[in-house]
Amino acid sequence: MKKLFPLVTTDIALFTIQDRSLRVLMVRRANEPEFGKWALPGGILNPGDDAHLDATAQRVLSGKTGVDVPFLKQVATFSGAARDPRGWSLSVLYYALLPSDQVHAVAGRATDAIEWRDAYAPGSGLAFDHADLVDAALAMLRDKVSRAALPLHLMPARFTLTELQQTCESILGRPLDKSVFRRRLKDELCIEQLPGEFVYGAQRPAQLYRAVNGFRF
Amino acid sequence: MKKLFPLVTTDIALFTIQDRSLRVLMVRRANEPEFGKWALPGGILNPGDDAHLDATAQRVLSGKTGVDVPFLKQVATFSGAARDPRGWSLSVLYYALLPSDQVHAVAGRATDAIEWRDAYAPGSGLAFDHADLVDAALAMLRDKVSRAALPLHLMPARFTLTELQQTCESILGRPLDKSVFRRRLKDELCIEQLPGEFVYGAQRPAQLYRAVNGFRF
DNA sequence: ATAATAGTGTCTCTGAGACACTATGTA
DNA sequence: TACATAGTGTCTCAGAGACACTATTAT
Repeated sequence: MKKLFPLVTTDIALFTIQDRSLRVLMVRRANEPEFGKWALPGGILNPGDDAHLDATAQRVLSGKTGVDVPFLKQVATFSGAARDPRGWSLSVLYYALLPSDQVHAVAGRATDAIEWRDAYAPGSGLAFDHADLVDAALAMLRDKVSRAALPLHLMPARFTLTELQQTCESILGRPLDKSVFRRRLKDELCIEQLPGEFVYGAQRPAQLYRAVNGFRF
Repeated sequence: MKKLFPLVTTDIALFTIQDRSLRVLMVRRANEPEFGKWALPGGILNPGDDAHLDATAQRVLSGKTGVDVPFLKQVATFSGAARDPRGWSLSVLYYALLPSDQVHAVAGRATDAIEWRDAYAPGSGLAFDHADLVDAALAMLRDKVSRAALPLHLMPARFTLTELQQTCESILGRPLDKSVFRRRLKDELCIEQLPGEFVYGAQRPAQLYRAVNGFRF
């Protein structure tokens, strides 16, 4: 029987920083089709519950990971007759950023098998066209950061400038000059110093900063 | 009765240059809902015919205007229960560029009432959320051009550098410096001089150029 | 010659990059 | 003290902007 309506889903590329490298959350599928393959977390639109697709994405992500992200951005819409064996399908891709100090909250909550994969090498044999989706989300994230946007949603509540720089480097995949990076930050209004708060390690302590609340990515 | 499936449509913001200003094609709706209001050309996905949504957009635009555009780019997806009185709907917005020497081909072919409206002031009382859609498409176009992309798909087959500059100015909404603009073009590989071809007017003739075929926007 | 537009030359200023330098903690 | 990392100063270079200048046609 021919389908008259497409299957409408959302998929979410949830990024975080782990071990100083950019990771994306993948889940192992527990149902057909593509049973056992790894995919981005995603779910089917429920017109009765969801006011709009952003709400679908929030609901799906919350259900799969237990995390409510403060920030969810549409990347692109993938569609066609060939991408899902069940028939004509349409998926709206979002990306979200998880602060690095909340990574473990996700892992603990999940019921299915999940993995944080290197965003630049999420593995071969992913379900559906999800390799393309990861690429698209990553490209959008990289693009934003390369245009001087700061990925503050990936940072913990308090962070040093070196940590912020390392996060940007993980996203861009290339080293940045410390002096240049900090010079740019002078003009930014979205981070603020925490006076008197430092990280003490085996060297000179580093000044702590935080995101100004109300910043936008 | 509650809808279980959303209405899936595509809308297209077709831009062109007319009288040196950026225009967008609007059509007057001939059916309920929003009968008589002006809207972007759009149409419903047909899973049986359309291999993917890009094909839907091509088909819809071709049907409404008789023009096959060489270039159709996804902008964003708009969705929700409130935007269409028929119920939960989802629309994938595309934009396309029509060379200014083909504007009249569209006007001649259309069956419904159509108008080329100023893209920066498409009118009040547009159908659905189409005022937002125009804004989004325009923002994406402006963004591209402000990042040094050349809107060659808006140009006729042969054009002068002054015409190209005026097109960019129409999109950006601000004047550009001639010297700066041309200096940038020196490094661009996407346009080429047509040796010996000039436009003769009431002044010094202007060199003609064309887009290198295979350029990408 | 004059008007009008096409097209170029050049000065300045800003910001990115490179990289050396200073500062301040621990061991 | 040495060492490691935090943080700053400075030189250079490339590109943007502003704007004056030259070039070439019609009238």
